[in-house]
Amino acid sequence: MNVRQDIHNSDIPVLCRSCEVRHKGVCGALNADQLVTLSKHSSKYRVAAGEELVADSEHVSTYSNVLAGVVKLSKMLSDGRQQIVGLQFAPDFLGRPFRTESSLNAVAATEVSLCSFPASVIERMMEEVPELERRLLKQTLNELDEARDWMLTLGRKTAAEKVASFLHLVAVNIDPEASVGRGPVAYDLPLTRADIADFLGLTIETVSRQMTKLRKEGVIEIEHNRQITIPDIGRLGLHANI
Amino acid sequence: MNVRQDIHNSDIPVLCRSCEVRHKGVCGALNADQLVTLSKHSSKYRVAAGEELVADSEHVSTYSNVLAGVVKLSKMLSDGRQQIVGLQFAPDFLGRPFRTESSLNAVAATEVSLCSFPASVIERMMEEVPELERRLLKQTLNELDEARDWMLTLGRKTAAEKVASFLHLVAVNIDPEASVGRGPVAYDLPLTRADIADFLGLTIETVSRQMTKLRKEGVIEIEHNRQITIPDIGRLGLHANI
DNA sequence: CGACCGTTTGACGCAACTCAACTTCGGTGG
DNA sequence: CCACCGAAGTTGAGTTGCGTCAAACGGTCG
Repeated sequence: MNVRQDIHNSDIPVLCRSCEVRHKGVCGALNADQLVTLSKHSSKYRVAAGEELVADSEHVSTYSNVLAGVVKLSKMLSDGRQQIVGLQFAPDFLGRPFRTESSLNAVAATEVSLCSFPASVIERMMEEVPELERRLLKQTLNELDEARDWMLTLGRKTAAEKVASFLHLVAVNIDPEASVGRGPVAYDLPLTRADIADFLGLTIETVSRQMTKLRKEGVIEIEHNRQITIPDIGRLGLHANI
Repeated sequence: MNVRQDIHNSDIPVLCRSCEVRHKGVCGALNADQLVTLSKHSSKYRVAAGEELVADSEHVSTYSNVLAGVVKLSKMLSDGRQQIVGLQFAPDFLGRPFRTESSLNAVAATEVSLCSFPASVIERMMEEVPELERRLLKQTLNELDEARDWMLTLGRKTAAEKVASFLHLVAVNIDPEASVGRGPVAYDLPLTRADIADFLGLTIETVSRQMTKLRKEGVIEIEHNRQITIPDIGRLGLHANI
């Protein structure tokens, strides 16, 4: 059931046929021939939660698409204080064109499924396929919008609003349909309390207290620490001040 | 002395000949013919400090290059809390392709000189000139890097470090040479204390106290509230925890 | 001159941090 | 099977960095 029906499905590389994000990520810009070229140099693989994908200031020569799971992007000060500066969900593109040195750290927050390709191949195809470059520009602009939204959260929201904003953000990314409706949303938290704290610029204890507060107010339900149910996402939005 | 010597200077539009940023901003991607096309629809003008350039959720149909001065990009919560999410210096491009509705507010922080053109012209040229799209991608990637750097500042630095980081950021943007050397840097602050507070996620009073502290420690000198001298930018960097 | 704006300075309060104890849960091995 | 362990999370008590409120200062403009 994973195989999509395409007009020229037979031309589509085997690796790509069962790919859930083929039409969504940057690959959506490519035709069958271009997909063949790219897939020749691509490989899918899974990494466990906690694995480091890109080390800070490491030389990067491969890019990836996130097929499933969540990747956290973080920065650190010399004394160890850490800040998560972005979360990548499927079908996000992972990599920084025009710079071989990474300025941040990419770690799998959950088990992650990736499709990787050499940077050189993508860079060559960007020359040939303007639509590919355009997709990258669009994704980068979206990430910039998200980063700026989060700056407002980091700089101006209270701890309670920050935690609600985070739960809201994950809900919207895991279930894009949910954000519009008002029905219940349920998911497994992709991050530990420590990660959430690093994403929100708070401490573990403050995150824990605010989660408890939201639970007692009936805004969320929590089971086994990680399973979250949001009965009314609109109400959560109010607490997040969105 | 403003007129640059080019091989085909006579082909360069009059409007562009004296332009200080022509080779740096997105215009650097264009040849003489393309510059002529663009300049036919362009106009330079100045706006006073405090003028609004783009209102939040306003329909945007023109883009601009910043030729001189500083533009602040900000976001606001419904109750009035505000966060500046970016500063644009020359020769930055001002606008958000692929979206006609602005998600933020652009206000001149100082007197600003702009070169504006209709969005439709840029969008058409992006189709024809891949190098233009590439420049936009590069600028967007740089802005994303800066936004993420600032997220670390907002989420994890102390008030003292935040203020030092801000003074350092302005120094580097106003005098790009200065950042490498260790010599003194002097500039006029482009932002009021209120703006600085909104950029750092602090209050006016805290910004003022931290500036006073840096002054008393000899890290900076302040004259007439706005004129800043940094005797040793490396030392400022230490206080900023960079 | 007085009104006003941007800024500084001081006194005080509180939201979030720190430190510490405790609980829960999954895994592991005797 | 239970005992033990470490990792993750919760809860409480006390502290503190920054916010709030208030007053005063200096420059500018009508």
